[in-house]
Amino acid sequence: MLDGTMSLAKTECSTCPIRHRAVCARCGPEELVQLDAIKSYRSFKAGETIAWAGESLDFVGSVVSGVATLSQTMEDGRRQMVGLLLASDFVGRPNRETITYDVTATTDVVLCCFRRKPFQLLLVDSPNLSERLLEMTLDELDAAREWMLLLGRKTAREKLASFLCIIARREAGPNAEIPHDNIAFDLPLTREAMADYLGLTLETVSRQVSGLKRDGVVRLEGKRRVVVPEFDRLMAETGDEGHELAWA
Amino acid sequence: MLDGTMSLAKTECSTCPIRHRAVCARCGPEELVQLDAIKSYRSFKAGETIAWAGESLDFVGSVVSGVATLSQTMEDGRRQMVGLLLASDFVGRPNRETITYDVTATTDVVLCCFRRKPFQLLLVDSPNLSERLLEMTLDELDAAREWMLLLGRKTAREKLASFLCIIARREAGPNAEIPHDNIAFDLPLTREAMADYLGLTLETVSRQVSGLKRDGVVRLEGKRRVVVPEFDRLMAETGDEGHELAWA
DNA sequence: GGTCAACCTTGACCCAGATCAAGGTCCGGT
DNA sequence: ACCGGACCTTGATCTGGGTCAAGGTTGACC
Repeated sequence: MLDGTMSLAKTECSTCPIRHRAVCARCGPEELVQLDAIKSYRSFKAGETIAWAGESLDFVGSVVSGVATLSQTMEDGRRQMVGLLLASDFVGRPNRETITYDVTATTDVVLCCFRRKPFQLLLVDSPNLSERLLEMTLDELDAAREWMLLLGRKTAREKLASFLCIIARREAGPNAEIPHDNIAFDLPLTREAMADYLGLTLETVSRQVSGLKRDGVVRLEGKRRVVVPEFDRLMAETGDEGHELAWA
Repeated sequence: MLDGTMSLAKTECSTCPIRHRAVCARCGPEELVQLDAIKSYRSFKAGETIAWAGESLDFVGSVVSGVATLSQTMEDGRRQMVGLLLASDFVGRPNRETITYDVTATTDVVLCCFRRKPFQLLLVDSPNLSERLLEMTLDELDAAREWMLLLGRKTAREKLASFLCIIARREAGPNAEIPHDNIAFDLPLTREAMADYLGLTLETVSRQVSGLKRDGVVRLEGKRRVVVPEFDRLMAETGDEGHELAWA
């Protein structure tokens, strides 16, 4: 892993697109200098595996661009995605040598990697860094719990609608925008990867996409591009209550 | 909430049963003094609701004894448990006023509560506290991801076996013991709560328990007490690979 | 020691989503 | 422009677990 395709370009933190959302969001200039000293960029092609479960990993890092996934596989091949990493999300676990999940690039991905050992030291005496990491971890835990409700209790159609909502919110509305109508975005996953996300088979995913299309909840332009004419309409299909207070 | 049943007893941290496993595990004497100043104990009866989702919560805390659950409910009543809190587990989220999930005591529970605001301040200048909280949060995230695999991909029988394994490990073998044979423990949940944990109906849970009993994987003494004659036998039913390396 | 309520079990039947199978579409390479 | 492979769709059928229904157990409280 981590050979061949890595790009060695070094970018200024000050011009970094995820500067204000990633682990480093609240670091001051001095801390950025320290991070800069232990960072390097690595690029991965769509479909490439970034790390295998059980492998030892000497870095942690942030997704600068693209989409990566975390997933688990059972011996007989059943697969469940357990993390969807978009720009600014954090990869790896400090104080742990080996990674527990397969990490895969589903689009071309650029990672900003920090050498793990020195990063752990920085974490200890940079509260700006550790506080942000705690906050991001708590957010991920909340997301995981929403995901558990989806996996345990939602119908296939609700699962699809929920997934589209999540993607629409993070991909479309440029930055934490109020979701408007006529949102358009590209699905960052194949039908099979969506199935792994949702705990379904790829056939069921395909049927549900067709169903939502047939009922006018979404339009498709090609296989991957989705247009949502009325966001509320899509939200109503998710099974989530009250059309979500947080979007007024 | 939080009235009537609360006990006001104050216990010495030095004799606290969860002293070395909870958020405060790595705090020194000075930090304990500070925590002590903002703590109070609260007791809840089995079945009591500790907090409702959406409610504002002015404390965070640790489970001292007993079992509590976090769960989400959809408008039509479908319910999914998203957290199972045993002794030493942490409740609440610093820097967030409202709780996102229903918190319920499933057995009698004692909580060691810290007033939220001062706890947040302590977190900032006590790395021993914040590092431990980060570590616990990362552990919970890992647990949530295992749980996602269970919900998304395991069969009903595998779900039951996995649940029994989790409980056996945390309830029985006193402290992080190697699981031996003839483990016995009490289920801390009703069949209905188990169903909410596993994304099943209570009837299916009941049938699967009967199935495991019929096949000699477990014995029941009454409805709640479980005896596992061979731990490996139970593990083999979980669907998890390699009978788990970590238990040699 | 009888009653009631909470909890659990089991059976019969049904259905959402899995499985099996057969194409269709799109795109990159020659 | 054709070919091959990756990806997607749709149909037919099957089945694990849900739903509905009818008791059984247990234990707290008169």
